Formats: sequence, structure tokens, C-alpha cells
Amino acid sequence: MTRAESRERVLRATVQTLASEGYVRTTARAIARTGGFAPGVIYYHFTDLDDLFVTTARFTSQARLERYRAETDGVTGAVDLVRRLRRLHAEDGAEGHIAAVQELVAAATSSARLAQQVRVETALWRDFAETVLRGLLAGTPFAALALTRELATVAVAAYLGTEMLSHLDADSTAPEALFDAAERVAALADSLHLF
Amino acid sequence: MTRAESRERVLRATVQTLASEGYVRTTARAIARTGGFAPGVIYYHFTDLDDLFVTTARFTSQARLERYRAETDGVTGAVDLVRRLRRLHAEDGAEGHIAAVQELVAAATSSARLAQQVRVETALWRDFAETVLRGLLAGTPFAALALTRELATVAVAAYLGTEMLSHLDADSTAPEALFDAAERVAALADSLHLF
Amino acid sequence: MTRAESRERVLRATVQTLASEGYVRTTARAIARTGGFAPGVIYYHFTDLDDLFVTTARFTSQARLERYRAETDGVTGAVDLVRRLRRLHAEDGAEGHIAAVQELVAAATSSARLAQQVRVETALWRDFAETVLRGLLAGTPFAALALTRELATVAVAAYLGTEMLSHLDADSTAPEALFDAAERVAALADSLHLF
Amino acid sequence: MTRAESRERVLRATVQTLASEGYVRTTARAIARTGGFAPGVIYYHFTDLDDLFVTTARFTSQARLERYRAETDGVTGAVDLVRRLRRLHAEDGAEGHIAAVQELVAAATSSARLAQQVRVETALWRDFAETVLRGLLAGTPFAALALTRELATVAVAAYLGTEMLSHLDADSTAPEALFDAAERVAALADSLHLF
DNA sequence: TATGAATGAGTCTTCATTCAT
DNA sequence: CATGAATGAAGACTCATTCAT
Repeated sequence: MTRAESRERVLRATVQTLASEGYVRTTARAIARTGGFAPGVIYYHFTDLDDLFVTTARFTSQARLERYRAETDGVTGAVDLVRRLRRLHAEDGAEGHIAAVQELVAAATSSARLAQQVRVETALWRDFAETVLRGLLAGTPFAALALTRELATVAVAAYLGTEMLSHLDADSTAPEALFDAAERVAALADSLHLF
Repeated sequence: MTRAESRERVLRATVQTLASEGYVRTTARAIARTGGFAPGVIYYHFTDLDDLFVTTARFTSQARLERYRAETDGVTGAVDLVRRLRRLHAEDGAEGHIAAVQELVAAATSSARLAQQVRVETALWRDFAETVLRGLLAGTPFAALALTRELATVAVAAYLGTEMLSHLDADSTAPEALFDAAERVAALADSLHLF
Repeated sequence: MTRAESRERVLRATVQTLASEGYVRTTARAIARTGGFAPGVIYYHFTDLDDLFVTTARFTSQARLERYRAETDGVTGAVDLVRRLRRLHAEDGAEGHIAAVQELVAAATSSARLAQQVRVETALWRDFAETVLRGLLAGTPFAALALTRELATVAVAAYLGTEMLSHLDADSTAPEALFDAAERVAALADSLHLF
Repeated sequence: MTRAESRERVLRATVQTLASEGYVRTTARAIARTGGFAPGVIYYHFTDLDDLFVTTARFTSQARLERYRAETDGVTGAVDLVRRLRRLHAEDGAEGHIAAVQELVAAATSSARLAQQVRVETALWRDFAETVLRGLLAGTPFAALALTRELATVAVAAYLGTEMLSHLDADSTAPEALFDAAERVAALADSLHLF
């Protein structure tokens, strides 16, 4: 197995373990168990767990961000946007992406380097959210309020917060209900030509 | 020192340590150091750390919830609400309440008992948010949309998510900017007699 | 067991392990096995192994230095000195003092803090050796050569080097032979009234 | 690269690493890094690290011994000897020979095979020292004391001990001062026709 | 001959928890 | 009620060594 392949195998196992076990239980051994390799492999490719988490944050965040950008390209309205986000969210859930990211954000409290990386990634997501919102609000009275930046910040926070809370319930139907509600609001907005 | 006093001293030290150190570094020794007592004291009042965290979640959540209920009683409008919340949020920050709660919510991934308690507390906060929102929306066209429950859920998630993200930046001016923006939106809503 | 007693127990076990196993094999577990306590005890009393080794260096070096000072007080001549040193050396051997010190000096290559402490201790021993030599040479033609400092340096080096080499032979008769030879030289010097 | 060349490349890298890093940090990877080859190469030429160290001890010791023999051939007096030794010592320092040897001697505590090899080498050096001393003392009253063997033993011990101690001070001027002092003593001895 | 990915044993260290006082 | 010494389990990490290429 080539170096790059092996590295990515470790990263994937880390994302999976973060999502299923939570940060505290994502030990070197747990990651190795998930990925089916010896714990030593981690240290062959990364200097320490901190390094691994930092790299994982960048890896998973940027891969998803690209996908989100591609999928939200050419959105035609609010309902369309909500539907695309619902699909993306389902993808995230299957692979544990947001769950992993949320764990890393929470974990940033205990590692300065991780905090720095998370800051960088968070800024990128806020910028992405801002771009999407700006496109949606363009030409409506809301554009004049100049709140896109704050709305984007809250949107990212709410996305992560929802993930955090929905993990508490084994049957995480919460996001589904929220998407349903969002779709109803979006339908209303579209029909009123608000956006 | 009476038994109840001593117990509460431990709980206070736990909240403080969670807020300043984060869950991972909130060890028995760290709590004892914060509170100025021997680690053994913890085990005199609580069966184990898990028990302590569960009790802390209930203790701090309910104390704050009472305060939030008292302070939002008799709200007259959107701007009034935002101003009261800003004050409450400042109190939280000073004593580390939301920071501690957010750490416990994040930590719930690794403890079933803690998760159960956090579920209970979260439900209470969502109910509180729902009540406040219902009062605000009563008699407006929004009431018909029947979205208060979902709005309340997102509000709680956003509150925790914002706390989580604002911890990344040493200078956490983020919440301030958000309250400013919220006040502007609230002023608009009030002037339009939307609510 | 009181704190001070327990600390000293660990220090004694460390000296013994260094002497019998050598620095490389003086692991936390090995020390604990020697002393009959759990490895955790070490970390209860010392911040890490480096701290333990630094403290051991000071502890054992200074205890012996006091003993050497006391025993060489009032030396009457070269033969007398050699005989007292032979006794002291026998004591050292029984408790492993020089062996331990020699291991720590050798180990100083891998720890800056230990190196610093060893420098301090070595200087004290060189000063001690210088004092003894000065007393012995006072009033003889050798005093004029002003070489006591260099002689003292070489004496300390030879003492440690001999220990290092004598450890190679299970039956370390070497030091005995050297003391015998030294005594013959001393007798000659005394009889010639050289000193 | 021929087999013998490759082998010697590993040996040279080992000497260099021992001298600059100390025994504890002379790991397979460190040696490979120093020599610019893959760690696996070591195991192609040597059965294990112990084998490598044993071979290194013989390799470096004997190479130097030959050089010492050649350079001290035809010594004319004490001052002459000291000057030649000073030159040889400078050579040692440049290539790290005694430093490496001293590390191996110290490390012999933890390996029976290495101890055996070091015993052999030490005996050769003692014999060499004895020969030199015998030549110097021949025809003087000291010859009658029959102490050359013990003097040789102490000389070797002092040589290694000095190396060990001089490593403690970054600016190792100590050996220089000692050679200066030795030269003064030698000059006196030569002038008195002692030797 | 050489490489470099992988492994597993062993090391240091932390920490929840117990218990004698 | 409280203390603080002690323990043992578990985690991070290092490194000699192997092996497929």
C-alpha cells in the first residue's frame, strides 16, 4: 500500500471513529480498531494525535466544502436550496462528516493547534454560507439590511449545534423535521417572490 | 461546613473548571484545585465523576433556566427581548454557565447517563424557548405557520453552537456583533408591528 | 507512610536500580520493582523521570560528600588518606553510590537538566578533592607547581572512570589492586617526608 | 557500492551518532539519518543493534589503537609524549572516537555481549598504555616500584572519565587545561632526568 | 543490495478511584 | 467531614525488527 493511500486510510478511520465514538473515546487504539490496522501506523504517518486531528479537520472539511459548493451551484430558489441541503446533509450523515467536524470543533478547547485549524475551516464555511445567502437575497428588500455575514455565522453555528443535539437522540429524526419546516418556509418565501 | 454547602462548592468548582479548561481537562484533580479542596471530597458527595457531571448538568441548567424565566417574564416586544437576552448572556459569560453546558453537551457523546440528563435539560430549554416565541408571535401571521417548535429547536442549537464557535477566538466579540444585528432586525419587526 | 519517607524510599530504589541495572534499564517499572511499590508512586512524588534522576543525583551525591568530608577530616598523611578512602569506597560499593553516580554522569548526555545538576555536583566533588590535596601537599615542593586544581579534576575523572570499567568485570578486584598500589606509593611518599 | 564499503558506512554513521547523540538516542533510525541510508540497511549487514554496537566497539577501538601505536612510536621523553597525545586527542575529538567509545563503555552495563567486547578492547588499551609507560620509566627509580600495570589501568580510566565529564560543559576547555598542566609536569620531569 | 511500510512490545505518564487516618 | 498517599488500568508514543517489493 502506497504512502498516500495508507495516510488516507488513517484519516478515514479517524473521521469514522470521531463520528461514532466522540472525541474523548477517539484514542489511537480506537482509530486503529476502526481502520483495521496497528496503532503504530498512525505514528508512522502523523507526528502525534494532535497532528492527526488537525489534518483530519482540514481533510474532511475541505472535501465536504467542495461537494457543498458543487451541489449548491445554480440554485434557483429557496425550496431548491433546502432540497439540495437535505441531500447533502444525508450524505454527511452516512459518512459521519458533520458529526466528526462537530467533535473536532468541541475538541478545539483542548488543543491550540486544532483550534487554529478549526478557525480556518470555520471561516471558509461561513464565507460559503455568506455567498449562498447573498445569491438568495440579491434583489430583495433583505439585501439592504446588510446582515448576510451575521446570518451566515448563525447558520454555521446552528448547523453544528443541531448536529451536537441530534446525536443525543439515538433516533435522530430531529433534522428531518427541521428540513420539513424549512421547506415550508421556503415555499412560502418563493410564492411571495420574496427572494 | 454543612453537607449541602460542601456539595454545592464541588458543583460550582466543576462548572468553573468545565468553562475554563474544557471537558477533557476537567479531571478530579483539576476540579479540586479550582475549588481548593482535596480530590477525595468529590467522592464523598458523588459516586463518581459521571455522577458529578450529571448532577452538574442539572444544577447549572436549572439554576439558569429559572433566571431566564424570571428575566423574560413580561417581555413587551422583540427589541426588549433581545436586550434582556443580551444581559442574561453576559451573566452566563461571567460565570461560565453556557460554556460549561456546551462542554457537557459535547461530552454527552461519551456517557449514556450524561446524554440522558442532557436530553432532559435540552427539552426544558426548548420548551422555554417555545413559550417565549409563542408569546412573541401571538396575533401575527407567523403564528399560523405552526413553526414555533422547530424555531425553538434551532434557537437552542444556535445558542450552543455560537458558544462553541466563539470559544475558538480569544477575543469573542462574535456574540456582541450577533446581538447588535439581532437588535436591528428586532427594531424593524417592532416598527412594522409584525409581532 | 509520610510524604518525606515515601520520597526517600523512591530515591533509594532509584540509586539501587541505577547501580545494578544501569541507566538504560532503570525504567519506572524497574525502580518500582526494586522498591516494592507501584510505578504510580514515582509520579506522585516527582513530576517525571527526569525530575527523579536530577533529585537522585543531588540526594546521593550530597549524602556521600558529607560522609567523605567527615571521614577525611584530620588526615595525617598519604597512607592514612588511602586507607580512609578504601573504607569509604567499600561503603560506596555496598550501597551502589558511585555506580549510580557514574550512571547518572553518563546519562547526562541525554538530558539537559540532568547535565546541569551533574555539573553542580561534579564541581563540589572537585572542590572537595582539591581541598584534600592541598592539605596533603601543603609545605612540600609540589605545592609550588600550582596543579592541585588539575590534579583534583583528574582524580574525580579517574574515580568515575575506574568505577565504569570495574563494572565490566563481574569480579571487580580491580579497585582492590589499585588501592594496594596506591598504598605502596603513599608509604614511600610518607617515608621520604615528601608530604 | 560494495558490501564492505556499505558495512563501513554504517559503522562510521554509528560512531558519529554515538558521539553526537549519546547511546540512548543512537536508535536505528538516528543512525540511518546520520548516514543517509534506510534503517533496513543496518539489518542487512548486522543481525541486530547489539551486534552493530559490538562491531563498532571493535572497529573504532582498533583503528584508533593502531594510530596511537604508530604515533607514539619512538617517543623521546615526557614532553614529547604529552605533545603527541594532545595531537591524537584532537584527532579523536574531531571524529568523535573517544566520545563514541565512552558511550559504548557506559552502555556495556546493559548488554553482556557488548560488555565482553569492551573488556577485550579495554585490555588492549591498558596493554598499550603499559608499554608506553614502561618505555618512559625504563632506567629510572620508578621502574622498581612495579606499578606500571596499575598506572596503565588508572590512565585508561582517567582518559574515559575525563571525556565523560568534559561532555557536560558545552565549551570543553577542560582537556586543554589538563594537557597544559601535564606538559608542565613533563617538562619538570625531563629536566630532572627523572625518566 | 536497498527501501520503506508495518508491527508489537515496551516505555512514560495520567487519572479515576480507594482507603487508612 | 476531610485528607492525601497509593494503586492499577489505560493512553500516547517510540523503536527494534520484519518483510514484501
